[in-house]
Amino acid sequence: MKHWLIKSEPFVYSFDRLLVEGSTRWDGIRNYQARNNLREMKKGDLLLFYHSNEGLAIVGIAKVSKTAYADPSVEADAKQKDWSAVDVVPVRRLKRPVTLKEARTDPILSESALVKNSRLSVQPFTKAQYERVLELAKSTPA
DNA sequence: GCCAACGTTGGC
DNA sequence: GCCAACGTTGGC
Repeated sequence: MKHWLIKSEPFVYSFDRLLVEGSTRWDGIRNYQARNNLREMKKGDLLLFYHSNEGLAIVGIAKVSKTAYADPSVEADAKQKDWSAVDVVPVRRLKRPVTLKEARTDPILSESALVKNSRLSVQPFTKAQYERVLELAKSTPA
C-alpha cells in the first residue's frame, strides 16, 4: 500500500465537498509526473488531501476507489492526449489541519514533495511522512 | 539537443 | 495581484 498527497484549490473542489458527495473523479491532471503517479495508485491507497491557495493545509484523508483510466475530461480537440483519472472516496477529516508552515519546519515533512516540489499536484508520500501528518493532526497546533 | 519564450501553479 | 519556480513548446 502506497501513500500519496493530492492537491486541490478548495474553491474548485474542497474536502468538504468530497465528504458530502461520497466519491469523486480525480481528473483534469495535465502534468506528466502527476499523471504517472495517478497510474501507480492501487485501490485502497491512502491520499492526504491538501488545500492549495486557500487554507494551505492538509485537511483530510481519502482513498483510491478506482485505479487509473482514460481521463474523460480531455478536450475534444485533443483526444490523442494520453491523460488519466482515478476515483477517490473520503476516509475522514483530520482532527485539525496540518499546515504547510508546519510541514516546512518539521524534520520529516520538510523532506516531502509538498515542501520540495510544491508545484506537483499528485505526490508520493512515504509511510513515515504520512504517519507524521496523522501524528501532528492529533496534537495541539504548534 | 539547446535554449528562449511562454504558460501555469501556488505561496505570499 | 505579483512573482518565483517549474514545465512545455518550438525555432534553430
